[in-house]
Amino acid sequence: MPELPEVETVVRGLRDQIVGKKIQGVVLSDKKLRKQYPSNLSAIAGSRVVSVERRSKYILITLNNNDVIVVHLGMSGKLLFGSKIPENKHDHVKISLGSENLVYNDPRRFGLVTLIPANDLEKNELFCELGIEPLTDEFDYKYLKKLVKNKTGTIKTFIMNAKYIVGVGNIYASESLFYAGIDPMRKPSSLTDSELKKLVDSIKKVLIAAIDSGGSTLRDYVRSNGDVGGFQHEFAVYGKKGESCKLCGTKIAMVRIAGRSTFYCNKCQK
DNA sequence: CACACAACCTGCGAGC
DNA sequence: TGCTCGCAGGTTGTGT
Repeated sequence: MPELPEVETVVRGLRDQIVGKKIQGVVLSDKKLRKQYPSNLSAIAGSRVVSVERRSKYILITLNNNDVIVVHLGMSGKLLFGSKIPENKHDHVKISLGSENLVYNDPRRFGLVTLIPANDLEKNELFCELGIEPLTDEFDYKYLKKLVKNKTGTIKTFIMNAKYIVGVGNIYASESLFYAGIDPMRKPSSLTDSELKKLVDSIKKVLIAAIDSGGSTLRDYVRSNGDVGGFQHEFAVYGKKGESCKLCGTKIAMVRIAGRSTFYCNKCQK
């Protein structure tokens, strides 16, 4: 489910709700997520939440003991907060904060919940090889120009690779390339300066617009208060195989690139 | 090294 | 009603 806009939406919603609150206890399910829970996860009881932030598609909940609860939603993860969250199949982590609970639910268990000391975050294996945040000023066409040099493969898999740019997943890759007018199969090294500029611009615009709509809900994704997102109604190409391109009317095409469905207009995207 | 692909899981909709 | 098949917002390990 969750690409940068969805994770950012969860983070913004949670931040208002849990900063300053004290953790009373932690309950874990017996099934393991992508990684085993660390043995000291339950030891955070008694600590207070200092901040809630996002890095790449990870949610970072920093505590006043300098531990960071790291949550990744995988494909189907939900992080819900409230006083009356009903018990559900696939609940894996329940953190009580007074009368309210923070619950991690994930049917497919591709996500993870772990604990990393704040000082070790950057050198941790999950974070040490991550690329640039796309919604920063440092992400510009010059940055991309250096990286795409000699890169074969396709521009779509390139922009989805977190080693280069974080947060862009399968939906927003298709959407960004549509607005940039670039064929997803193009070789990264073949893009001109002007195309790289359009690509940077489109990625930023699409991600910001999606955040403004509270993310995209296909199936599982919800905000921390349970609300669904709205950006799925704004898709230009994703999931629209056979429908008319909103710019030129040509039927939207679908191909599989690196095993992922990819949608584009073969007239608007060259 | 750089890339393609399978594997990790469960659930759901389509088609028979 | 009930089966099987294919597919789903991600990441990572393996093989070429």
